[in-house]
Order: sequence, then C-alpha cells, then structure tokens
Amino acid sequence: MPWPKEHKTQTRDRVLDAAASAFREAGVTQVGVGELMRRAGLTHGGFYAHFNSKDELIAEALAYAMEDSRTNLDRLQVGAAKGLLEAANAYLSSEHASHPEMGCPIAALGPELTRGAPSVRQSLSREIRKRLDQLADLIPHRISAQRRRREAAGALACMVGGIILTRGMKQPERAGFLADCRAFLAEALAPAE
Amino acid sequence: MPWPKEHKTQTRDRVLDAAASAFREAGVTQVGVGELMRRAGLTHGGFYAHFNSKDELIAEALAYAMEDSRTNLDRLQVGAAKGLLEAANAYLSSEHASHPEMGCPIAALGPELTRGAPSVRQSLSREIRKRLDQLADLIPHRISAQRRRREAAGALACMVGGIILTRGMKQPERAGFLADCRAFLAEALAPAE
DNA sequence: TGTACATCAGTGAACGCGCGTTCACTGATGTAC
DNA sequence: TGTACATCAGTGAACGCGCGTTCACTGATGTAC
Repeated sequence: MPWPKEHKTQTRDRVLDAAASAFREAGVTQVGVGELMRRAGLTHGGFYAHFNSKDELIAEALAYAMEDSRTNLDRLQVGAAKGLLEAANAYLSSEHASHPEMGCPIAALGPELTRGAPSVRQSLSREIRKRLDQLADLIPHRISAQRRRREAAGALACMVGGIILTRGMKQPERAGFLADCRAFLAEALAPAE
Repeated sequence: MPWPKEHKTQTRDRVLDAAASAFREAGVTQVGVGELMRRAGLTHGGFYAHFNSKDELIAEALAYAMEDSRTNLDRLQVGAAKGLLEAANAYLSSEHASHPEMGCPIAALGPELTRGAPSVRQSLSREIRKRLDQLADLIPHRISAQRRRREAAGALACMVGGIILTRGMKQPERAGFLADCRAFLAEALAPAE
C-alpha cells in the first residue's frame, strides 16, 4: 500500500463535499465534473478513479447534502430541534433562503433530481422518506401515528415550498413571506402539541 | 405584407407552447432550442426571428405556462375555484403530480428558474406575486387582509412543496402523501372560512 | 385573369465552446532488502 | 541508514457530442400591373 490508507477516502470525501455545495448552489446540470475536481484541488481526469459516473456522484452527493443541511439547520437553533415547529422555524429562515449551498437539497434541487437517473431518483425517494420520519418523530408520541404522519407531511411540504418560493421572490418581499409561512405553520401545528 | 398578418404570431405562439410543455417536462437546461423548434414543426435556425435569446423565451414561457396550468387545474374541479381549499385540493392531485408538463411551472422548475438570467428571475417573482394574490382573493373578504395573505402564503408553500415531494417519491407512497397534505390543509384552513 | 415582383418566414451549414468519459502516462509514496 | 522497486492516485490530451447563436440563402406568399 504505497499511500496512506485513508488518503483515497479523504480525496473522495473532498469531491463529495465540493459536489454537495456546488450542486445546491448552481444546479446539478450546470456544474461539470471538471469544475468539481477543480474545487477539490484536482484535475478532471482523476474523477473516474472515485466514481463510476456523474450520476453516481449525484446520488451520493444528495445523501451527503441532506446530512450536511440537517447539521446546519440544527445549528441555526443552537442545539437539536425540540419539536416540529422549532425545526420548521429554523428551516423557514432568511439564512436558509439566502444560502442554498448549505441548505436543504430537496429545496435546492428537488425537481431537477426527479428528472435524473434511476439511481438518483432512488436516493431522492429514500431521503424524503427519512426526512418525513425524522419530522414525525419530533411530535410527541402520545399523538396518534396517523396524525403525526399527516403533520410531518404538511409541515415538510410547507417548508420545502416556502423556501423555494422565497428564493423566487425579490429581496424586499422575502422576509414577510417567510414570516407568513412560519405563522401559518405555528397556527396549523398548535392544537396538536 | 407577403404573408397573412397573424402567421408570424401563430408560429411564435406554437414555439412558446412547445417550450412551456417541454421545459416543465424535462427542465429548462435539458431542452435545447433545436428540440423546441422541432416540436413546433420548424428548424432551429428560425428561432432568432422570434426571440432574442433562449433566456427571453424562458421568461415568456414561464408566464405562458402559469396561465396554462391555471386553466388545467381549474378544469380538474370542473369550473373555477370556489375557495382556497378547493383550489389546493385540485393542485394537490395525483393528476397534477403525474403531469408536470401540464402543471404548475413553479413546482416543475422553481429552483432552476431562481438560478436563471435576471429577466427570468424577474418573470418568476412577478408570477409568484400574482399567484399569491389570486389565492388570497379566493378567501372571503370579511377575513382580514393580513390573515388572507398569511393563509395564501402557507397554502401555496404547502401546494408547491407537496407536489415536488410527491414527484420525488416512488409510486405506491405518492397517493397517501398527497392525501396527508390535503388533510393537513383542510384542517389548517378550516377555522378561517 | 395572368404574370413579374418585393417581402420576409423559415432553412441549414457553420462558429466556438464545454460537456462526460477514456486512457496512456507520470511521479509521489511506503516497503523490502 | 540508504537504495531499488512496485504500487496506484492523480494528470492531461483526446474522443464524440450537443449546445446557443449567426448568417447567407431559399422559396412561399400577397400585391401591383
């Protein structure tokens, strides 16, 4: 083993990290393999020593970005989410709206990923299910499972749609719209918790 | 005037119509000028007699698609929307989820358009504002304007996010998730109307 | 009514460019002696 | 300790391809006589 054993893994992770950011920032189709390798400090030719195809990278970068965005959103409320509404409030923040490259990949790339390769769609559906389960788990377990599932669905839809719409608006309107989304959810989720 | 005066307008509309469908189906970056002209029964070279650039077409196709999707969604509930909840139910339908090419362009292309040219972003923000106003207008006017605005915001976020998430899921899970979103909104909007 | 003409919608070759992928290679590394 | 070596992570030229855009042209059309 002529190289330190972790060396290749570390390089691969650097590419994955660069991809997760760049994709969320500029879109999956707009960012090329060459650009990603450059961001990772390498040249384009080495890419295929780490991934079989760009599609394989996209599928993996999605899972990586989901984990990354969860960490970043948790940090926004200093400490892990105590409830569904707190998680939604951190998600529906101006910080999140203005930093897609650190945020939720479903909001940044959802529709584009839906049109992607089967492996990408597979990864997307798994990540959505995971996120829904995580959110449902933030609701007190004395509430019925059916109701928890429904509230998680409605809240996640509102969160993803809210951030996407905010990013489509001009600056002065954004904060008010986000506040409206948060207030809407606060009222919708109030009776259940 | 060697050609019928409406001839050029009609051709232009055919390109616009083809673009509105193709973009929503496959994404703005994935559909080329050549493909669009082919769908309109023409060759690629003629494109620039009708539009200054692909970006200009995208901006116009967005407005065209918004109008088209409103017509299609109205048809889903046979006759115009009587209230915000009815509009949301038509929007959060399996038909809409499985036919992006006829549906809401924000759900199909939102994030991609946000990264587009200034003219595209301009068009997007105008269309979002318009849609919000239309939805707020579906709420009885005895309700305060502030509350109507808030409910329109929350509902549209939930609608857009709901369809995007549904499209990211595998087939067996979709119907249940859509039903959850509709039930969530039915409860959230109930007290206000 | 029939013909010559000016208009201009649409054609298709060509442009420079960047994409994803392949592959023969280079050269930094840890190991063996 | 010092040197020769095998390994393999990373390099960069090359591939075929499709993109958005330009432009000299063709040919269908309504009009003028």
